[in-house]
Amino acid sequence: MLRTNHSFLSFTEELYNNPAHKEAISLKHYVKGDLLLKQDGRSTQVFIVKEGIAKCFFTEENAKEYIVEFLSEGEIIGEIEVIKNNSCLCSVEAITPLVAYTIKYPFFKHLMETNLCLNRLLLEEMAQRIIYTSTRASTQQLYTIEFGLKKILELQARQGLKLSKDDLAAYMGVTIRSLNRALKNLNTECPE
Amino acid sequence: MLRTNHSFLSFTEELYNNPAHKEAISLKHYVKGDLLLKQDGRSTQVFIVKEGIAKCFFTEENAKEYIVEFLSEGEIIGEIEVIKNNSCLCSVEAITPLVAYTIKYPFFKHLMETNLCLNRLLLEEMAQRIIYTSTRASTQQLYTIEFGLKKILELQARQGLKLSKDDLAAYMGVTIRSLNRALKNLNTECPE
DNA sequence: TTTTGAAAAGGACATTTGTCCTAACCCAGA
DNA sequence: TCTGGGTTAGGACAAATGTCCTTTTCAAAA
Repeated sequence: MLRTNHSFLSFTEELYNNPAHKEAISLKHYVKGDLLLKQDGRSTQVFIVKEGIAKCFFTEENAKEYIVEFLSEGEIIGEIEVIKNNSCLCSVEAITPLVAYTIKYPFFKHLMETNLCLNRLLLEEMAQRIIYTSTRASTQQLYTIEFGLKKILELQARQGLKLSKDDLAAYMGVTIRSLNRALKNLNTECPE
Repeated sequence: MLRTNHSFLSFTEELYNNPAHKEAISLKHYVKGDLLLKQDGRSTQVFIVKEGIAKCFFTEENAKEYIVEFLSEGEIIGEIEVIKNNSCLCSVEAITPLVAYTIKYPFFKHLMETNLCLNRLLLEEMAQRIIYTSTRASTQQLYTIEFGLKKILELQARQGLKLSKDDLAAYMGVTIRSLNRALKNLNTECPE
């Protein structure tokens, strides 16, 4: 649930350290709550997270929020938009202080057209996201909340990820009330 | 819900028509029910659909089935597996008679390492799948079955896609019973 | 320490969805 | 045409989830 990609981070840092790209790549700092992308907005850059965590989420017409994933070191943000030349699919918000490299569209497009190494990194990253997203859609649809919650709590503990209850519920696509219920059930079943 | 990609099909046909690639690319025919990929199995080729429709689905441990998408002309199958060097994420089954180009792994890998045009096509295709899959996960989680069903029926009509009730239910990630109920509700609400 | 207001948790009820089983339907073969 | 078997639809009840509102908790300010 907390995704990272260290190869992509190394690749980006090498680019950043090359003075030839000073114009196109920079390192920016964000505070918790800052929006990197706004759903339906237009972006002019892609981000690669250096430190911190961002959540990537949809806001549906009924005002409900659905969190697609949590992105951390080395994860790219805004690649879909530049590849498809679309406005933003979803919003991305820092949920911790966050440091990210930003790459301006023209340079990123240039790299996509010439750099096989970047292409490879993108393909691997996107393949991973498809695996992750489709697997999660399937299990979320086909199992109970409680079952899903147990899995998520294990993962969360293993990754040392701290989430607000609101975010946890939005990640599971359920209401806070249902989350509380499932939490209580888990505790009475396996009290420790 | 019925995905196609005509640029990818053209690209593949050009490769196929080049005699230099006779060994690596072939055209194969399948009948309804044939499995192109089997979940957790190993594949040695990627497929590009020339004609017909395949469904791409997970079988969960509780034996329930979840259909991720329906693939038609120009859609690639098995690209995740070759990119990540993984066993199959899900099963892919022809639901109509189907004709597909198959490309052997070594040649496809070679293309990925050398051909920017293929890379571009793959990036666009995978971006589209991420858009599609994550959007659907969100709406499926956050709206009622009936709302989802209405949208799907409209789409289905527009695309002229014929689905069995079983497949429709598996696509929505619900039981047949719930699907029948939603269907009946829609009819009583807007009888025509 | 006490008060108070906001946030979090939980009770009660309604709605949705799933499970299980029976009823209706539909056709191939007698 | 009638019959039997299998497939599809739907009834009845149970479980899961959402909505709405009250209670509890907690911490900041008095």
